[in-house]
Amino acid sequence: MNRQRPTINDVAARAGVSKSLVSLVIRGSPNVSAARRDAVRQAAAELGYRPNAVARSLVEQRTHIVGLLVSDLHNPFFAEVIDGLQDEARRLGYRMLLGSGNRVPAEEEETVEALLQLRIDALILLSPALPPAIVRQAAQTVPVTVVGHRGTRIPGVDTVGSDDALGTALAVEHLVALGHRRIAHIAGARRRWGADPRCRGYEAAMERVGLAAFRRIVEGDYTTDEGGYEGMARLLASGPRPTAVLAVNDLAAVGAIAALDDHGHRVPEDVSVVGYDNSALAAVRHLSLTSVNQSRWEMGRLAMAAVHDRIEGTRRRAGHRVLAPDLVVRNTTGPPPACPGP
Amino acid sequence: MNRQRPTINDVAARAGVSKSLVSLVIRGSPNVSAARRDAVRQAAAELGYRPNAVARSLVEQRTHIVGLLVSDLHNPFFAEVIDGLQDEARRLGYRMLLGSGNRVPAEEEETVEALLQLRIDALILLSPALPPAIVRQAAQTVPVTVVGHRGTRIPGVDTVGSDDALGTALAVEHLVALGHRRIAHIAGARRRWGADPRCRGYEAAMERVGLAAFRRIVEGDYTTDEGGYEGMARLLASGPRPTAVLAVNDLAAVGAIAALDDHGHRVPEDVSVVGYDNSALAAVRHLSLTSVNQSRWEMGRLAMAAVHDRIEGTRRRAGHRVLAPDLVVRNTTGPPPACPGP
DNA sequence: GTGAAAGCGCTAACAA
DNA sequence: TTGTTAGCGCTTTCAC
Repeated sequence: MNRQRPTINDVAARAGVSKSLVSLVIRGSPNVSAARRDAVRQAAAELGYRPNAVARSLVEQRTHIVGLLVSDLHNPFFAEVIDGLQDEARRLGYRMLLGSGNRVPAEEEETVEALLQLRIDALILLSPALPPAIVRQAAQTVPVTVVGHRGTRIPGVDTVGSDDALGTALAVEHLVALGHRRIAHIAGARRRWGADPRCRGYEAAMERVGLAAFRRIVEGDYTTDEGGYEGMARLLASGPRPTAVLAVNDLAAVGAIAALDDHGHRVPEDVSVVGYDNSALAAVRHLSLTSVNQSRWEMGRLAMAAVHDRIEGTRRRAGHRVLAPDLVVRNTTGPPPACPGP
Repeated sequence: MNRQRPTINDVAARAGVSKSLVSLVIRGSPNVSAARRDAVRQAAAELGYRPNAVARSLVEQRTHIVGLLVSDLHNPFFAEVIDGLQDEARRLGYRMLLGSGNRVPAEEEETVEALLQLRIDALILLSPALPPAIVRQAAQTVPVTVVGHRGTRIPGVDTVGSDDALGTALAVEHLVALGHRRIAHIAGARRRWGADPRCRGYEAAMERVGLAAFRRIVEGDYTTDEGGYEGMARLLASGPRPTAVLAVNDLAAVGAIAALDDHGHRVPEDVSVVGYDNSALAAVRHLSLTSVNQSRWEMGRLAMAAVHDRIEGTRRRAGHRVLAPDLVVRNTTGPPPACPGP
């Protein structure tokens, strides 16, 4: 392996031209005679010459690489966002340098620093656990876009997100239209409720449809179906049984369904369940979960487009895109038992 | 943004030393006086100096970046492999440059070329759709490791995989031990059967336990549960009903369960179902699928360790790691109906 | 159209 | 211990 790799000089020598000529040919300049161009191309092919992007980056002062910090690859949400990022990156001529931080702020910070040392042209953060101060600081060096962060905006940082208030409203309204009133919410970890737009969206939607008195929120979890299971169990253990639940995501919804099953309640005849994210899980035929859908692919595409605008200097002010989710109705929602009718 | 970034020269000037001294300090050389080191550190901090990894890569002739070609991020199988890769990469001081090719050979080839131009130190391929010739060629330039490829070995290319023959055997033996004889297999797309180790493993295992006459294979699909649904429907439509099915993966297994449900058969009372991959789907409580488990995280870790060995020159010959899967028994397998007993 | 020369930011001899 | 010098492979003026 690894005999010394040919450089632009080797090609120049073999083609009998200067290295600047080779450089022009490689970059497809029109101002080169056909004869020389062919000679250079042939020499390059014969040598198996491959331009060194590192050297090029050094002189061009840009790498055409976008750094990507992913908090959690397991979350199917991100897989599709990354697909959108990839597709747009390919179109625009960027590569993606992948970093992870396992949701540990210190690790994520270290990853960002490493990415910046590698002179990425821009940074895209997928639901980072990073302190905002770090993000703001990074934004002073390269364009930064945050995708899917539930929280505060950071000066100079672009964001792409989904309207959770609208998504939860769609779910609540769907259930209300079916005749439900006792609509409960299985949330994430308790300490985050205050900041969780889905939890707040649920509360606001319930209030708007005049069901504020029927609001009921229990603790669940984003990351396992156990959280949803236990949340549902708590709902069944005390108080009047809800006829519908809105889960914070699909995994929690599936956990809730398991709990209902174990307690002998049928879905949707006894209790309706709505998930959130419209993940692959929701689409599985055996589950067939009604779920709020976010255009994840589009979020990725927009994020890459956003950093591209910034890299090219097309846009200077921070931009914020909020996509509208929609509701995918499947088989876990229906009228409540003993439905009073319309 | 982007006032001119400070370089090693700026730091040197401010600290009143030469740039090589700065270089030494940054790289943590012990042969520097404490006074100078502090001066350099302070100057660097004051300027917000960040080493330029591009320049460093150019002179060091290595980037500490490993290229990763991922065929399908949606497949939860890969998410965990990538986790293993990440963890080991972090430990060993590598970053990962992510490329994708959407299973299109031409696109994947282009991605590999781009990664090589970026002078990655090694290349890791996750179930590539790439022609072997391209892989072999890449292996002449950088160390290459293929993860999870069902197929032929390529000269000079390391592989990390899982023993599908063993995995299918575990599943078949589990079912046989429960008393099953009519054990069917829902495979992938028909044209791939010949090369699919899981399909062949099923056949071999059935033969080994003396049930060759009971073998039955139907076409399914890797990528959607519909394939499993239809495969199961075909099994139920004609011939003696199997008492157990081994699906090519979890998604197909879940599809099969949905079909059984729709036809009024209970799982596992009437028909047992075994999946493959032990994905998050299988673990979901409501599905609780018996499934063959591969240590995906370990596969990722081993792949990164393998390229590291090669980069460092510790090992020159191609290596092949085949991990042993195990069976995770959950709630979709049980004795066949009217079990003849042990 | 083509070539010579400078320099991107850094490391690595080699001197001192 | 510290500084000087020469590149790494490429792009980019600027002459010719």
